[in-house]
Amino acid sequence: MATEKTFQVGPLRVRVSAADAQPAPKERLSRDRIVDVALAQMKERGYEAVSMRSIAKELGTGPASLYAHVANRDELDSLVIDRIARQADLPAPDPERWDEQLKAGLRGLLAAFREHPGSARATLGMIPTLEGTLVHAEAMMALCRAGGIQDQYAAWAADVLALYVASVAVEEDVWVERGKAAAAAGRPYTEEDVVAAVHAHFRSLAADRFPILSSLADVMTTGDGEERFEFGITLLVEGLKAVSAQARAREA
Amino acid sequence: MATEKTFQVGPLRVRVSAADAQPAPKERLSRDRIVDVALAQMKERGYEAVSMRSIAKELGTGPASLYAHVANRDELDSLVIDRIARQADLPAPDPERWDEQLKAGLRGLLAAFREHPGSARATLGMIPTLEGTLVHAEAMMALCRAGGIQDQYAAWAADVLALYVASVAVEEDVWVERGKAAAAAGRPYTEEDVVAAVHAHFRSLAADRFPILSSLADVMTTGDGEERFEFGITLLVEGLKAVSAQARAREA
DNA sequence: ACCTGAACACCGTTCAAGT
DNA sequence: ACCTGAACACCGTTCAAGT
Repeated sequence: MATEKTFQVGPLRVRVSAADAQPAPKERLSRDRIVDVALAQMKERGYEAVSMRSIAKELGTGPASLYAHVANRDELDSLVIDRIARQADLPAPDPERWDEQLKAGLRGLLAAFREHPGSARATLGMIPTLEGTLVHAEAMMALCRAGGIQDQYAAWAADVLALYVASVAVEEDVWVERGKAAAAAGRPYTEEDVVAAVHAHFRSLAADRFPILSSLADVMTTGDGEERFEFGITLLVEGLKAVSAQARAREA
Repeated sequence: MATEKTFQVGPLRVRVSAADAQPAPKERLSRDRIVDVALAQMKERGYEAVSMRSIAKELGTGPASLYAHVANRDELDSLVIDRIARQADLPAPDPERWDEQLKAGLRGLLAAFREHPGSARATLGMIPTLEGTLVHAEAMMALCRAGGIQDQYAAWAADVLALYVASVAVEEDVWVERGKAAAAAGRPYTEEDVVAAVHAHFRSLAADRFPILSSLADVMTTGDGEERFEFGITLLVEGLKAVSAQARAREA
């Protein structure tokens, strides 16, 4: 099947089989190979650039072939997210510093999403049912429990925390995509450009209609993604402590 | 230009000009008319069903025509979101109950998103620059200030709060869309079906690998969207109070 | 300046046909 | 059972041509 040809490349003699040619080696397809390619493409080019077609092409076939191994794009996304969730490593709960550990887990999740830009889009609305996402949820719950958080609050908090991390990752990706589009169109679009433009816009607002925004342009545009993310997870974790303590006080 | 024809419909004589025919009356296009249609379609059929083509069709023209009034889909989305943001009515700050007012503002925003299912997708990554979104941001900031929150925290909190509301709305829409797809395929997909399935799945998990999730299946699946949303905004608002108080204590 | 039709370069998914 | 090519019903956007 694999027709072989021999080329003379400078001083080298190179033997090439048709299977080695451009599209891909012709191995058997499998769920895992499909997910491997999807994950690799997402890592390299972001969620937007990955499609049933782009995956199929890299596997040397057409998009229809994938449907023998994967129900649809939605299921494929779940499988990819599952792999990504496994990357956030999770600490053994220590009641002394459960809150810091919780935050570390969330940072790890954000880092895993960031490694595959845009992937977090697929987690919005996803109910954790696969291995990796379950492990993450279990770990978040374990940390909450180590902190003495009531079960019901821990369960809801695990959801809210994961949702917040995902939405931050999605927002970041929107900016990245906009940057790409701007770059392709030859427009300047560094982070500083955008921040400067927003700052100027806020300052230019009518002071009678927007007294706060116009006077606080500085504060509104202060802080990079990291600082804002830290603020967000701190709000949530401190809020969780407060709500939990309030409930405990009510019961006593 | 409008060629007229006269038809006999039963006992009635009907005069129809070409402009009145099926697609739409041929008024001049405008930004506002385009946004009107986009908003109406989103309200009726959700974000997924709205496209440059569907809007153009309702206006009796082709998609290319829209580009004379709107730069691209992104800009159109901004205009739509701006209109939606105006719907959340905002209270005059009362220092006695700023926190409740803040939550009410967030509930109003969620309600506005829900009236246009999926619209919240478009807000992820959007920087508020138009009227409606600015008014909302200004109001959120005013309430935080009434609560004695430091400017920097207020600014960051306004972002986090809006992001949380949007991400809840997006998640809900994912479920709605999945429900539609399931209904179209003839599968059952009520909320109870899904909750029951998830509950069963958690219960079935290996107790040694997932001791918490498997034993807390009840608690994990308790609470509807409303209850979970309330929990989320409470975490954020209580967290904001806590962080603000901590900073004040540090400075003293 | 505004509008248009046709085309470009994409999507996810289905389906009949092949092995 | 697995794979395939071709087609279906969509996208957003561009562009030359019309008024």
